[in-house]
Amino acid sequence: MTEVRTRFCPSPTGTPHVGLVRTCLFSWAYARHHGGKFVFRIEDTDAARDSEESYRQLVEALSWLGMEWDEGPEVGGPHGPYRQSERRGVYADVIARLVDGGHVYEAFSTAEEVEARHRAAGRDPKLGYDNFDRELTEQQKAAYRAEGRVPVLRLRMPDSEIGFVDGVRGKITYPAGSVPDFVIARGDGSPLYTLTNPVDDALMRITHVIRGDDLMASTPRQIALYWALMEIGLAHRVPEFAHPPLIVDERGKKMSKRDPRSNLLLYRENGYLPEALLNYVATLGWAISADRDVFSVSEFIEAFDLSDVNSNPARFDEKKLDAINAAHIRQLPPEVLAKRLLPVLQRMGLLPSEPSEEQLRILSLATPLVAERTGTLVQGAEMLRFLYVGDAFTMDEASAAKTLKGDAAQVLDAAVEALSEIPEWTTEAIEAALKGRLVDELGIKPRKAFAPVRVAVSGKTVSPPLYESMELLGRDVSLARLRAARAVTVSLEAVFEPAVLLRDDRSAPRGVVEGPAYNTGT
RNA sequence: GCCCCCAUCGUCUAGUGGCCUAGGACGCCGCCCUUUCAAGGCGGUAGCACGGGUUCGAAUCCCGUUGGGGGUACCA
Repeated sequence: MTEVRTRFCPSPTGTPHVGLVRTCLFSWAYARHHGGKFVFRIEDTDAARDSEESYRQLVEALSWLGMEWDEGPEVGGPHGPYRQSERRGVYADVIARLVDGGHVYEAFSTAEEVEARHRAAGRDPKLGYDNFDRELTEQQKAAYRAEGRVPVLRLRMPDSEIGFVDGVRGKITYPAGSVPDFVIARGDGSPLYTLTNPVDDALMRITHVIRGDDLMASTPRQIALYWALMEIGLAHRVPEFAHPPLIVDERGKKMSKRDPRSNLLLYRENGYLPEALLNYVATLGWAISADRDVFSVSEFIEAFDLSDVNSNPARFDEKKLDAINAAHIRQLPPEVLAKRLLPVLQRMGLLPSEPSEEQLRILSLATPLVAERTGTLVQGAEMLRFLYVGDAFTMDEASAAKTLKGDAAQVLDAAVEALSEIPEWTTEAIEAALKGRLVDELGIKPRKAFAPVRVAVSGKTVSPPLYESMELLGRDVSLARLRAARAVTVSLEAVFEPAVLLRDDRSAPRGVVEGPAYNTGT
C-alpha cells in the first residue's frame, strides 16, 4: 500500500480562519493517523490578493497549533518549491503540454457575450460558459486577435458524467454537461488555481485531498484535469477526495472572514490553549465517543478517521469552546500552567521579562489557586493581577460599588484589627482571625463578611481563595489595602449616594476606583 | 435558474434495522457543597423536519415534499 500523503494549501489572503484550521486539522490528523506525510503548500497565484503578512500568519498559526508539516515552506522537501508563486515555470510547461495534447483551447468570448447568447437562445442568462469557442477555426481566432482580444485557456470537459467516492459522503455524481469548460490560465498566460491546485497535487503525489465542502463543486473539474494530466503522463492516478462540511455561524451560513470569531490569531491573544482549540474544532463534525468530548491531540490522532466525519455543517459555539478550554486548563499540571501563564503576565506588563525569584515563587504558589476558576490564560493572569500590580493597584469599579457599602466600613475595621493581632501571617491564622471576629463575634453572614475583604485585597469579587491570597500578598500589603478600602468606604458614604457609583460616568476612567497608594513589596 | 450537498434536544454530537419509552456534552434551570466567583456533585429542561413506502420491526433503508447550505469568476 502506498504511503498516505495529504496536504493543506491555503491562499495567503487575510488572517487565518477557524474553518481553515479544521480542514487543516483533518488533513494533518489523517496523515498522522496513517503514518503518512503532511504537505503544506501556499497557493499564491493571485498577486492582487495575496500578501506576505498573511503568509507569515499562516505559518505562525500552524506552528502555534502544533500541526507540523513534513514538506512545505520553511522546511522544504523533495517536491518543492512549495509556494506556487515560485513554480511559474512548472505551470508554463504543463500548459504547453496540455495545449499540445489538445486538452485546452483558446477562448475569446467575454462574459457579456456568453450571457447574450444564452438570452438569444431563450436560456437562463446565468447558466455559465457555453463552450462557444471550442471549435474555433484558425481564421476566427485570427480575426479575434486582430480586434485586440487576448484569449484565456479553457479545459475541454469530457462528454460523460463524472463521479467519485467522497471520503466522508460516499458516491457523488455530476451529470454530463453540468460542468462547463473552465479557465485554467488568464489572458496574460498566468495560471489559475483550477490548474495549479490539481497539478501540484499530482506532482507532489498527494493521495488524499481533504478540503472544505465549498470546494466540492470544483471536484469534477479537477478530475477532468487529472484525466488530461494522466494522458500526457504527468499524473499517475486521481487522488481520493473527502469534503468535510463547513463551519457555519448562527444564521447557518459559511462563517465570514470578517466575523471576529473566525480570526484564529485572536484566540491565541485571548488566552486559549492550542490543544483546546484543536479539540473543540475537532468536535465539529466528529466525535471521539458517545460520552466524551474532551481529549488530547494524540488521542485525536489515534482515533480519527475520515469515514467518521459527519456530513452536515456545524455551528460554531463560543460557549462550548470556552468550556473545553477551561477543561484543558484544569487538566494542566500546575507547573505547566504556570509556564503558560508567565508570557501572558509579561505581555500584560505585570511581570518583567526577567522575573525575580520571588515573583516566580508567588506564581508557582498562586497558579494552582486560579487553575480551577479560570476559562482562559488571560482570565487567569487577570486573576493574578493583584499580586503583581504593586502601587498601581485599583479596585474594579463594579466590584467596589457592589461590596463597599452598608456594613463594609465596620467589616473592614474589624478585619484590620483582628489581622493586626495574629502572630503568624499564614492562611490558617488569617482564616481563624477573620472567621472568629467577623462571623462568630460580630455575627455577620459569611458572604457579607468576606466580600468587602476580598474586593479590598484583590480588587475584584472573583479572585483566588481569600486567605491564601492574603498570605501570598503579605501582611503589610494586605493591611494597607484593607485600610485603603476602608477609606474609600468612608468617602463613598460621605459624598455619594450609592447609585452614583453605578452611573455611567464618562468623565472618570471606567472600571476602576482610585485608592490611596502604598507599597506592595513584590 | 441550473448542478451538488445536508436534515437527531437551543447548539455540538452518539446512533449504520430490534440493545432507543433516543445516550453524552455545552447552554439554561434547581438543589447540594461553600468565605465571593468558579469548579465539583446531584437532578431537571429539551430532539429523530414532514409525507409516503420497504420490513414482523425504522431515527436508522428507498422515494417525494419542505427547509437550509454550497457552487455556478480571467478569487482560492
